[in-house]
Amino acid sequence: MPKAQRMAQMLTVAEEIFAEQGYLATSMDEIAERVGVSKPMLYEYFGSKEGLLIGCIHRARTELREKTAAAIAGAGSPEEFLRLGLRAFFEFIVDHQRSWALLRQEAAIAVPSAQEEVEGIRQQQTDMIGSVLVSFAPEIDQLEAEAFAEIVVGACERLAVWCERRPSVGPALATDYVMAVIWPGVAEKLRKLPELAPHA
Amino acid sequence: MPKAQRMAQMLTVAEEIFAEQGYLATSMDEIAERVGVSKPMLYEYFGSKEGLLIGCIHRARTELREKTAAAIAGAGSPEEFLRLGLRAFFEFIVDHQRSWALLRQEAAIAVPSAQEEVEGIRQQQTDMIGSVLVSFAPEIDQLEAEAFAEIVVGACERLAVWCERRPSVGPALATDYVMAVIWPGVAEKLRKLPELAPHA
DNA sequence: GCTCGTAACTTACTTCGAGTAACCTACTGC
DNA sequence: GCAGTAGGTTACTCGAAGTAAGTTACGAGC
Repeated sequence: MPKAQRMAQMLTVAEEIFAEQGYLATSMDEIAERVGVSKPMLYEYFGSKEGLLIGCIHRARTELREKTAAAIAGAGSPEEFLRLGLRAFFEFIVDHQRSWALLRQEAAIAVPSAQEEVEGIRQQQTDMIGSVLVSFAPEIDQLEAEAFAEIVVGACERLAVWCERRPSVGPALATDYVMAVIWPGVAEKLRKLPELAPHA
Repeated sequence: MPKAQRMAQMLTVAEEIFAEQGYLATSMDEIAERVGVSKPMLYEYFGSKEGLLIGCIHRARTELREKTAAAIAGAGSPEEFLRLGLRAFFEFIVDHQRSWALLRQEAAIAVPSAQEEVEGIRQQQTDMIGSVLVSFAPEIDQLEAEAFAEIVVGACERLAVWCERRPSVGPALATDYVMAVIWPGVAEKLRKLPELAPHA
């Protein structure tokens, strides 16, 4: 089997087993067996157990970025941007419940450099939100915009975990909940800014 | 040394080393050595490496609960409850940067049962927030109150991590940021409820 | 003031899994 | 038909979790 295809298969299997059992409880032998290949092949392609985990996270990250970018492409107002972005995030979560659990709960942790990879995902999200705020309100305090973005990302992550225990809450409702809490505060901030700096 | 005292010492050392190096990179021999005792003593008192980690988390959890409870004791309005609770949380974080890193970043974890312990901390927080909402607005939709609580807890956790990279943002400012984003939305919800259910 | 019981502790293992060295095999271009 | 290489394997090392069995310190009872 060609390398690229084999790597993709390894990532799929690893993501599944990591999500099932947790990172620590999973052995490389087990992954290798389920892939139908021997352990050194995993090391050939991913270097280490940690490398394999990072590969999983990286792939998920790429996918999430693409979906989010596509979702917000047509948005016109800050509210619409936020709503579409959040919606894309929650839809990604339900499609990838297992690997999301892995990313958010298992990986954040065990492995320092996997953590950086997870941070990278958050960075994408906060950058997106921060850029929306800044593009619609260039006068906003930089620090405050960052804090807002972090707050929204944190809220979504946590709510996504909660949604797993509440199957009745789908992406649409989750988005509504988050928007209901945060939008009035964000809107108020955006409204006040032009008063403070009327030019722009 | 008596058991209770030795256990406390072990927890302190373990928390420190776990936070420094991460859970995976820390060996029980290393902890034992730094405690000045042999490895089987750790197993005698905590059963496993995971058990030791859970012990650390549990202790931090207890402390956080006590501080939060004390902080919100005198609150009169929902806004005050939230503000004091959040403030207590952020103050706990800066006082315990190390163990917080452990809880949130390291322990968020690779270890399933440690995760339950971390979930327990969140449960405390969401319960607190949920009970505030319910006590001030008994008509609120149960599911929505839970979602609100999760959103607030998620926002705070994320912002706490961000604060570590922004030493200029102390507990007071962090609390302000979170309140600025979430309070208008929560207030709006509480205001609307009596219209929907005018008795209570 | 001796000894019995137990709490606190240690040494010396076993086991298991991450990571590696060295070797094999089949196909592709020439 | 042979060389080089991509894709693969077997069989190890090594480090760390966890354990069995034994040792020391010390207070209670006689």
